Amino acid sequence: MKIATYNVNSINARIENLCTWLKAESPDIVLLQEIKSDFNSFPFFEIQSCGYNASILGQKSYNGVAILSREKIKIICENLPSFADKQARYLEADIVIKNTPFRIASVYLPNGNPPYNNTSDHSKFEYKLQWMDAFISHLKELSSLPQPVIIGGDFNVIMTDKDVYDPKDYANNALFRIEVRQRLNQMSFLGFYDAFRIMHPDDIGYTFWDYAGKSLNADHGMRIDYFFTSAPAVDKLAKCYVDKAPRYTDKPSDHTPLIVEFSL
DNA sequence: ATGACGGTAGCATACCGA
Repeated sequence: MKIATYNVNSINARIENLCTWLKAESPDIVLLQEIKSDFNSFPFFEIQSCGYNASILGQKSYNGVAILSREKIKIICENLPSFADKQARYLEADIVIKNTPFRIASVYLPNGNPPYNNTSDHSKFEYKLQWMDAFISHLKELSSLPQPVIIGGDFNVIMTDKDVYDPKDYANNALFRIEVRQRLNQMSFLGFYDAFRIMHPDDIGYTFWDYAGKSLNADHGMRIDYFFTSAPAVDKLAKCYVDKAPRYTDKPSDHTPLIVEFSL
């Protein structure tokens, strides 16, 4: 059983790349972020042609998350419960694979940095902290579920020095500030474990490289996409790895897929 | 300190991103 998470940076700009990749890798489930599309402009036909059902929480121009699955998707919630959000960042579903029920969530956390033209505006960072607090409250409810829970997505948080090419340069960045790292660390206290770090305690696992300049060639990346899995899923964990190939194709996303495999 | 680059809306340029 193979699940991927992929920030595509616009589903319509990426649809050819995505379909090529889906046919090559054939994951059972794909969590997408930044689809930048509402329901009416989502490429359902193309995704179906690749063999996938699609459920989306769309938004025009910005944000937007989706779940693709070969098996039936039963949506549990759109957006975080008890958090009125104008932005489409969270989609949760039940999917049964080989008689094993999974609770799945596709997550796109806010970036939190101020606009370039107004660096004293901290409202985006405050929104990020509020979003994370609502997310953690919801995790407390998910932690009591008996079935394996798999939460994947673009968390926009660099957890440790090892997860960014230049930690000093990012000390005051909204992706690396202590406030967001402390909050993401709470996931393990609640029983959701970083699948890549479990399988690769010491490896670099970058999932993002900026489009600009030499970022990709110089490997100036960061690890900001994650799978967090509950204990029943950790027991079945077989592999977790970054698939860097899509980042080298024509018209790539600035992120590349993270993949987790379970033995059922 | 800024912009490198790319996407969207919509038609010039502003906003967003990590």
